[in-house]
Amino acid sequence: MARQKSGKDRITKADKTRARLIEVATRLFQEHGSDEVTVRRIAAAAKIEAGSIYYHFASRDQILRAVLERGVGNAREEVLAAIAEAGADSSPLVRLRAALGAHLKYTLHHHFSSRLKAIRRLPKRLRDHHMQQERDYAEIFAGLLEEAGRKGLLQSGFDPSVVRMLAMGALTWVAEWYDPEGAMTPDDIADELMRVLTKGIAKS
Amino acid sequence: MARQKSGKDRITKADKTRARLIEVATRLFQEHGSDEVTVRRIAAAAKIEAGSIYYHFASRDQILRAVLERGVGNAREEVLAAIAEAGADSSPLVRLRAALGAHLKYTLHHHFSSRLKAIRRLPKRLRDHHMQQERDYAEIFAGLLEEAGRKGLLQSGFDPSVVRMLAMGALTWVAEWYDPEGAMTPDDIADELMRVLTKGIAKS
DNA sequence: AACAATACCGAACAACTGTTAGATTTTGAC
DNA sequence: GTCAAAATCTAACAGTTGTTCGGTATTGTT
Repeated sequence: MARQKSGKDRITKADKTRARLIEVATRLFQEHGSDEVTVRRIAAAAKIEAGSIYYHFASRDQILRAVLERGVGNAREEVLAAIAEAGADSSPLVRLRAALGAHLKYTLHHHFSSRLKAIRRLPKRLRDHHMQQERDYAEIFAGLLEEAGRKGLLQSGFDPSVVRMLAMGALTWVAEWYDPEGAMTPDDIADELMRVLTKGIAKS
Repeated sequence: MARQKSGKDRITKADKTRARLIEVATRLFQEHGSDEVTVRRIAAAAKIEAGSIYYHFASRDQILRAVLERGVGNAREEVLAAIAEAGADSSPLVRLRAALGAHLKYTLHHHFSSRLKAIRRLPKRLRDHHMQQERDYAEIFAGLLEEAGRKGLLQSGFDPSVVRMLAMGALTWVAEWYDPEGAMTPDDIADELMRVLTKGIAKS
């Protein structure tokens, strides 16, 4: 049984409350804009008083930081899991499809895009750390593209990093128009993107 | 000499200040996040007192509305101009390239994406109108794709509306990673997108 | 020059924000 | 049960927000 926290051994009550705070803050962050999430709203949703939050976090920014950190971390895990599931011996393009699909699912399910966008508006000191985390995340996709290139699966004459950013941008923006009750599933969309990405849409 | 305003005939002083307010509000909207744009900041930038704003606008939301309206309108104009410049007899794909390029340039130059994003957070009554405007805007690109399909320039078996949204999403997201001092120009990026979009990146 | 409509000022408002600090309760070890 | 530590409450703070309103300056018309 793995223990939490580094210093102490037990799972204190504070640990639980802290976790609950991050949880509800994440939910509020998803449902409303990042700006409408006030400490008082977070406190109310966590059934606690506003002032008590400062026993767990030094400032509001620290809460945002924790939320973002957990977000990028979880997305990364799910994407890596999807890649692993596709098998290390599968084609890099198959794994890329799996990775993009996992990324899209996470984005849609957790309204993650709004969180990514919020990064730009963070105080500079918090921003740098998350930009780095984001770069690491993007590196997963870049790696797959690169591998595909090395194995001679790709055409030449295009900029892989630009293609990667265009593709991830396309998926990130899906959250803005996706209709959960529509006909398309996240996997359908990922398939469509992968199809365009590999074969294009023009004839001959 | 064309007159402004519907009711009266003259260009009053109020018309000028109103225009100036929208102008500076737009600029502030670009430079900072949409949230940090307070009525007092807008007023200060327009060299006016905060209270005086309410002689021209009923509320802060109305200012946002005016800014957004002008934004979508201008983007639409520039995209249509780019299409016209390509020539009505040119290939739909050439015109699509021109349209995407114009869209990207406008997005980057006016930080238009943050404005698009802001739409989602508007009060419902204001939002509907702009969502409609946005749909009309997207229709331009959908039309070009459709025309290309009719002329037999495209493969079959893909969903044009999904492809359009993916492509526009990719461009919209460019604002999040674009480096003005980098090597790539907006036209380079538009070319790259168009290349992927038509030919894909996979071999054979 | 006089007058009324127009445009703006300036101070106040209530509501909200993040944050602090002392009092109070809850918890867990003995 | 006792008692200190941990966790939460309560009330207030200083600042900012959007907005209102009575007064004042500016404007254009006669």
